[in-house]
Amino acid sequence: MATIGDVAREAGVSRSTVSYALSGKRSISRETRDRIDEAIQRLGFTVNAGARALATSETMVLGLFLQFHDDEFPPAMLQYILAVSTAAREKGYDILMVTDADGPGAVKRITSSNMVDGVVLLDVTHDDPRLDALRAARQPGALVGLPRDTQDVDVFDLDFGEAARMLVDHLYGLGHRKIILISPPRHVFDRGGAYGWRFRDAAVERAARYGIQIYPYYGESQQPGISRSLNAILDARPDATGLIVHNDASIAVLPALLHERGVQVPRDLSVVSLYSRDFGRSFLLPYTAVETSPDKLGREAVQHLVRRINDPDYSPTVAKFIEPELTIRGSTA
Amino acid sequence: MATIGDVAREAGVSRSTVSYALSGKRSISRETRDRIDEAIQRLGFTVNAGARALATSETMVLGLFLQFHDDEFPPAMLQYILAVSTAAREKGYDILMVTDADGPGAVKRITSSNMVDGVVLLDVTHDDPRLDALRAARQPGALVGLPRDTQDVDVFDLDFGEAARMLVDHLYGLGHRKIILISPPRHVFDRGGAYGWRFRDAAVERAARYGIQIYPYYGESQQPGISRSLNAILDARPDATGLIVHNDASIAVLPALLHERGVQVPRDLSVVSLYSRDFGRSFLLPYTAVETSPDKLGREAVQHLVRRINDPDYSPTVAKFIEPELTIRGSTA
DNA sequence: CTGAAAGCGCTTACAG
DNA sequence: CTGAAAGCGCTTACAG
Repeated sequence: MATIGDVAREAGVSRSTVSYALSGKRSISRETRDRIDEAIQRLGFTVNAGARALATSETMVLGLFLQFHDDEFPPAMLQYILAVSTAAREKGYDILMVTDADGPGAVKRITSSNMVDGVVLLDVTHDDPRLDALRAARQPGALVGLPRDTQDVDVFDLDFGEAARMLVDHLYGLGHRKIILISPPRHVFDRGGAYGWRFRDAAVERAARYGIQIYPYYGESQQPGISRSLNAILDARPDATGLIVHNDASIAVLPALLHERGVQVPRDLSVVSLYSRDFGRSFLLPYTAVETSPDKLGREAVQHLVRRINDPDYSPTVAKFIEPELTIRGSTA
Repeated sequence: MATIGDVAREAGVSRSTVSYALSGKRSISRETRDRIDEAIQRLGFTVNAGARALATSETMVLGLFLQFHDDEFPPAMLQYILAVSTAAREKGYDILMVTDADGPGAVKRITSSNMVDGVVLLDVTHDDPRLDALRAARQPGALVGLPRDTQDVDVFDLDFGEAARMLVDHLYGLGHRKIILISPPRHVFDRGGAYGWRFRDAAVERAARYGIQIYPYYGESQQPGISRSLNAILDARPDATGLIVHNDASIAVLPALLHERGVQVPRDLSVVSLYSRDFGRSFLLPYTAVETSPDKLGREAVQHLVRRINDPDYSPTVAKFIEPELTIRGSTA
């Protein structure tokens, strides 16, 4: 392992000069720089990240904390992981991915040992126990998902309320007066997944305002429950002409299920949903839907986090809700 | 930030004594230890991981390198990530997850800057360009997936050849003489995903030995191609009585597709496959299948890697093939 | 434009 | 059983 001292000796300069040549933080004569560059090449030198981190108090690593729930739909989770990782690299950060079952403990362990410069919390719930650990940390954090108490944290999430209103408006505008809503599974609500009720409550309220019927149900997360419950719901509401699906696992099976029931979209039923473009593509979902934009969300969270790492008080904390965008795919009439 | 020096002062001892109290590497008197513990509590001290890493040359971090291909089935990928992460934590390591598009560059960047003690490469292909970078690194690595050249690397993978033979034997033993085989998509083969042909070639060879017919096809990775190609294949081989599916995306849609075709399993068709128990559960797959055991694979890779980190020559490099286990689920007759 | 020195927060021989 | 000191590989005021 060549060190900066080896390079200095090889180039016949001091270690500080090599360091400054590396960082560009002061001007170096042409010849000196050339000699240093050559020495670096010859020795195959790379800065030791740990030593640099110790000297600068910057690790250039972000902690990405996530938890796997059985009712989580893996493709969606992976999209967020990739989005955060990609955005981080663009800003020069690497990702320490932490999947410990003990969420708060992991946050404390990683932050207090100074392994990261900042923290991204995925899948934040209403009363997320990781938040106290995050608030106690000296590193800033960005949350994906909305907690009850947003004090002292930066929050990023889709505007689920607005998304619900958009979809209800869309169906209402087309003349639908009886609409089924499939929400995430009940245990998502139980565990505090606020996106569930934020969407549902907004949809119900909007429908009430229009004086139209909306029938909210919980979906399931695993087969055969998914199909069984969807069939039961459709059987129970034959009069509904519109269907809003806010449930990844359900929407993924819906095309096959409707086909099997002989239901034609949009002739027999108008269907709208909520998913990312990638998700829709890989499951070939033909429905008019609000984009969930995991890449945009991940990128915004990381960019904001990086700004706050570099300047802790560059702004008051934010709760940023990504504006939903409706993509029309002709599944409504 | 309390440092070890603060703790030492607070406890009235030297820094080395605090360090030894932390590591337990020499005996400390009862009272001294108590005073140190109290001081640590009072100050909320945690060892700075970077400083420790610099002093010990051990980061206690493993690099996990993965690449997202469009034809990858996300649930399977996530299972490997989780398995590696969990196994690493059990051994006291954290995970630096690297998803750079430039695989070899990322391996070089992370290893040469000494950010990790070891490397896990996921989804290794036949001529994986990351291998040269790994061999040039001073850290040991463990591969998941089989490359052409296994020199100087530890390889972990399912024994796909044996899995194929097991499944052919199983069908042959039940009297099947015409068998369809659905392999991974063609671009998996193109990109060097050896598991594709290792399985297929072994199956074909075994069938030839028995003098029975096997019809190998590529599957697709995205809808509607998946269903369309499956239907075309089944239409083309009405005489086949057995079906082997070595393709995650295809097996996930198979139950619905067969149902739609009015095919009863195993009455009309015997079906066997290859997937993990978790995978089968979340998609409710009722097929007799070989377990792919991502958790076992991830755990073995990590355990071996950790051993090699601690003793680079504790054994020659290994290519370890997890023995396939057949789980009978009654989808054959 | 460049160097000598201190310091980041630890660990670990060396000494007693 | 404990301490003083050197060293891990960098960065960055301070000085010239």
